[in-house]
Amino acid sequence: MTIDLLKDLNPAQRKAAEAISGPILILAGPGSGKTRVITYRIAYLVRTVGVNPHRILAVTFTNKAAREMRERLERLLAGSVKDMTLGTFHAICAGILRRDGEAIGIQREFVIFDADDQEKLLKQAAADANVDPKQYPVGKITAAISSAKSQMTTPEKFRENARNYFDEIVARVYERYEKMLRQNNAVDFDDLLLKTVFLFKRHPEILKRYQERYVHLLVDEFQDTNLVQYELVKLLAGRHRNVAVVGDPDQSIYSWRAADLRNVFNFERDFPDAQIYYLEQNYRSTAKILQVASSVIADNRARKDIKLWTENEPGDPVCLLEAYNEQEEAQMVVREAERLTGSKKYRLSDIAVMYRTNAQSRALEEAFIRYGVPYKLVAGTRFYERREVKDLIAYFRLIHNPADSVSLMRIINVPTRGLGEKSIVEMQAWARGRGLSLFEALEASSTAVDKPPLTARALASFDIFYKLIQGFIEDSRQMPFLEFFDRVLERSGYQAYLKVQPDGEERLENIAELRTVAEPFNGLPPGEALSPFLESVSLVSDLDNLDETEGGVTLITLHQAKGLEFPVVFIVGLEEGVLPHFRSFDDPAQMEEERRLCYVGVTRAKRRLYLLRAFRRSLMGGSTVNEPSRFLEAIPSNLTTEAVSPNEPVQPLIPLQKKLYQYAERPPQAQAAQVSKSAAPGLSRTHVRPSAPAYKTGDQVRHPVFGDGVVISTLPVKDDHEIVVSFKDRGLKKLLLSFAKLEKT
DNA sequence: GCCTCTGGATTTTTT
DNA sequence: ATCCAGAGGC
Repeated sequence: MTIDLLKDLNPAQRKAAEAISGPILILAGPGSGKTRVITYRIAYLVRTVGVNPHRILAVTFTNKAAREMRERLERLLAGSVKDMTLGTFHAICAGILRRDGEAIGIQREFVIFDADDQEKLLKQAAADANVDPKQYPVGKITAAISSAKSQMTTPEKFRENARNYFDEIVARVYERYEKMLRQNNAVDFDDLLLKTVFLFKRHPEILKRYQERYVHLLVDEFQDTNLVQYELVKLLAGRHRNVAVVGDPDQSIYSWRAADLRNVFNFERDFPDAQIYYLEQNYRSTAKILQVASSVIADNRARKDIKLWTENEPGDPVCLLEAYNEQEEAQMVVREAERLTGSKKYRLSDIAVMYRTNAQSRALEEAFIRYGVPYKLVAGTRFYERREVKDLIAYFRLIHNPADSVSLMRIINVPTRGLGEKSIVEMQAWARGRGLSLFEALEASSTAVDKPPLTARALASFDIFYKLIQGFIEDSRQMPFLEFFDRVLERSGYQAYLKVQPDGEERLENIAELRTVAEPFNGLPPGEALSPFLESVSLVSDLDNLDETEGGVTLITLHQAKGLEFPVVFIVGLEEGVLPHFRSFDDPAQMEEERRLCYVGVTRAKRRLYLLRAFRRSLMGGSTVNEPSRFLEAIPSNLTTEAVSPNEPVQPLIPLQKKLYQYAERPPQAQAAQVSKSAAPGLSRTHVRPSAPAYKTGDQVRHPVFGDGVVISTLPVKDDHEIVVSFKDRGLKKLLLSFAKLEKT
């Protein structure tokens, strides 16, 4: 069986999987079986070569990818992968720091600050450094610091290199911020990587242990690594040098998060003996879709010469559609989705709609709701960013790490305990004067002789809060985790507090959801569950929970769509200013990234691809007329059609006489909520529906945008009406009565 | 402490 | 158009 393990791979894939010694760069085009190669390579290492899984390190970019890979490997290797290190850079580094961070002064109980905590701390740091947030927005400073961290620039180095006054300001805040992180016993996301590199450089003996252990390294999505991550790879691979990196420069779309596709080009320089393998056969898309993709990306300069080819059938032409505005664009998508699923060839879950900006999802959602077609929105407010979830987690974090003043500040007056801004500031000042953390100050202030200058009432409140948390700390060591969870929720008063909130019910549901996340930790001995629980909630994202099997059309940003595939893909908003986004206009490098983004979208499609644009689009209040996207120009016209379907008449604006409303029995909101767990119930938008149409064929009408026209036909659509009007200047337009502001003339 | 008003911004967000 | 943060009033 060992020989045949790789029999499912094509020759190129097989070579890449079998080249197990020395540095390897695998350039893998979209749909070329990259994941397959990685998993088989690991399986081959373990089963055929006999490598102990303990000696393998595999890095993915998302937890989801890590989980999926683990599942595949478990199937392939029957469960011997437990000892393998498999996870994101961040998760792996968190583990290393937990184990060995004390060598550089990071205590074992450290917490991970997310973007939200980071912002709060930075605001405080800026205030402490006397920086006026009006003059120097905290956001800009945050970006500067994060970018500095991604390039391994320490506060000291940053100060040395400061070239203008803004840099000076940033340096000041950066120094202060770092100090505060240490005081809070916290690290931010960037630190997880940075501190690990620092640990390795400072303590070669620790690095050596990891170097010795990991005989084989694998890095997926290498094009999206940043300098720090690459540095980690180089350090860890320093001993055995068996490092395989897999990536595709054409799919690098995260440069704004400091991903540096130069890593791909530098790999050959840093590992001159690297072998390079190309995976160029595409198994995913039809030949036409693939050619469209190639034509879109061909104009970029920063490329590796990956030549995609396929044995798949040519397939249908790619549909290019122009709508009048984003509402019509959305309507076209919904109708076509209905048409495709009506023919039973596709299910709704086979279909995805992709867009550049989240704001574009709105018009789409409205159309899906209006037509009663189930959809699921990836995004919305992310679960772990919801206030109630963050609040409760703040309790747990404080219990776990009382030095975490950011968490303390978050909850000290939630629910209200009569501790306002003023009392807290006093207490902070008092703490600082004595070199105490806030929590220590709470403890000390009740017995101190020189108490902070506060009312007895405030002091009592602080004391009650202190005793509350102190009690929780003891509880956490004594009871099963879920019992502890419930106790915190109840005795903190948070549960009662939520109950009386306007949207309390929903918030409590989110808490219940968090509780299910806590369940798996219940089996651990008392006192040992809190830490792993917190770790698990710090490093997850919402995409991790995207359920691809559930019914409904997927609405997703192009960024989030990376790594996914769908039989049918609609990309909307192919207009100058939207895709490419106008913020990229003045930077050629960014423009190339927009092109890659478009390429990523196109290559998600297996069988059918639709590229839509709107003539006019409302943006930030106003309405603009956009040119078609430059990315459409490169597409050879023999690959495309402007008909909705090549086999049907070319009349995209005339209603397709189809049974469109098979889902429409229940109220639309209920359906949307049902299929889109992560879509907030903000979807309970109300729809004002007109009664019978006051229009019939032949009526003269006026439209605020289109001008004068005559009604051609009306068509009852659920509880709305679709009206086709022939306008003097604009020709035929199909309008929804509830949308169009028509008046009779 | 909670409510309301105003001004500013508004790409993408794997961790 | 809309969402959010911060300010100011009750």
